[in-house]
Amino acid sequence: MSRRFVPVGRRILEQNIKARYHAGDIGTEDALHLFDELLQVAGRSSIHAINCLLTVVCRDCPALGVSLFNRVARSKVAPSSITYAILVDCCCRAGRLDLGHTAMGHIIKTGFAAEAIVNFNHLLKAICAENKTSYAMDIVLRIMPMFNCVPNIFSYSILFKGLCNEKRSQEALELINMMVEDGGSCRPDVVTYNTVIDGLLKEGEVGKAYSLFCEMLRQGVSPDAVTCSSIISGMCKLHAMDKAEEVLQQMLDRRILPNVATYNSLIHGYYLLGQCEEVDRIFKEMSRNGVQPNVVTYNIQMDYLCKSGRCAEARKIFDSMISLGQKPNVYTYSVLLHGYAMEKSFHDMHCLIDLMVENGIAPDHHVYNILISAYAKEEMVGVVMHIFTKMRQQGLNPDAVSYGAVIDLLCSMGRMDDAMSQYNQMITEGLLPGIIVFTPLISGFCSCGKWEKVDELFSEMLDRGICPNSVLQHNYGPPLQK
DNA sequence: CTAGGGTTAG
Repeated sequence: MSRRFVPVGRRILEQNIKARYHAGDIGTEDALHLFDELLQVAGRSSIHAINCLLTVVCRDCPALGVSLFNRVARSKVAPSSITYAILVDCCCRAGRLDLGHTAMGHIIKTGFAAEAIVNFNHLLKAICAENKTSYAMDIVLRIMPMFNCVPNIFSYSILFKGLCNEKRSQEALELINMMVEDGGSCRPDVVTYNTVIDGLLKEGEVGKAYSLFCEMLRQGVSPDAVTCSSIISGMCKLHAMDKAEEVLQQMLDRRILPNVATYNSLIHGYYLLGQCEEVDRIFKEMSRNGVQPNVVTYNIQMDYLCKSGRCAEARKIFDSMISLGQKPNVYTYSVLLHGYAMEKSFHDMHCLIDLMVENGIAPDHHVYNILISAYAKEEMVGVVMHIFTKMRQQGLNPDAVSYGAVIDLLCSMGRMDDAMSQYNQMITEGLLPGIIVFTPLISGFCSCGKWEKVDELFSEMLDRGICPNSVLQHNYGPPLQK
């Protein structure tokens, strides 16, 4: 293994790659060329440099990363555990969880399992992103220990974030308590507490969030700017601005510096209450503390303007964002798009979408849903269905909101058979219909007197744990007395 | 060379 036996040419190439990687100086194209060059002369010393190149390619084009890995596997260079970590990450980013699992199986066979925590963690993150946190939980609690791979604080944080995203913060809370009682090497840290406090607040469990915050202090874990921003955001959403300001004051007292996310929450909170003088005050405080507005700040401001019927002013902010040093993102476009939709400015909407595509930003679910509901309001079924098809062509599956808008439209036009086939389609796709789907369907069948369908849908709604709203109570009394 | 948290929208 002595360095002396590494041929000079290879060594120079490897050092060159590592240095350039560190300087952030390797693009995907360069990485591919360097990869070809290195693989021809590669030996056991080359794996570090290969990992650097794989990282670059993986970030930009995960599918290509997987094929490069296969070339490494066929060469005489043995992949390291880090190579496998990059591979699992590639598979997951490419949306190929199946390959991620295969890679993981390979890692276990190769005997890397014990040092493969990072690999498992990549996989856990991808599994949680598909809302399969129960499965991720099984991996952490049962499968990883089976391979002598001890889950670490990262594994738990990924799991907690997944649970919170699925509105299961209560379970995360129980697991935190288990971790504390266990007293082992894996204790909750500031990120763990932040994740679960935020999850509890988002589910409206303010009391439990506060208890956990106190528990965090008892355990000697100091809150940071993220902890405080989460709490402030929670208070703002409850319109409890005095409480939010109190937390801000406590932050300053504890010398925890508020950052742009903290101020954004406050700005959003005051806009929700229409208190523009307070917004101005926060902006001044922000700049006094040297915190620059970011793209989110401008999005919040534009959203307020659009919702107040002041799209033209929002557009001025949009047009000046680049010179303010902030590039509009997909949120920015949808905020403005929604504003135009409220004004029924269809021409502006289409120009904006063209601009967004031109600027390399792909329309997402929100963007399509804004379009769908705008045309649905105009009862333009043909256009709506066309957008639906186009959405699928772009590889985006319509979500419950998209279906809700389409079903609502079909029902309001009395096309109940079409509405039901959309409903069945959404069930087939594994989507959960909410009240926004059941309301138009039940009301629609009510108005054409198809009571057996009404009964059927009503029971199904109750089975799914959805409470009838006031519209349904008004249109359809009997089952409520059940 | 690989892994976790907070801000905005329909």
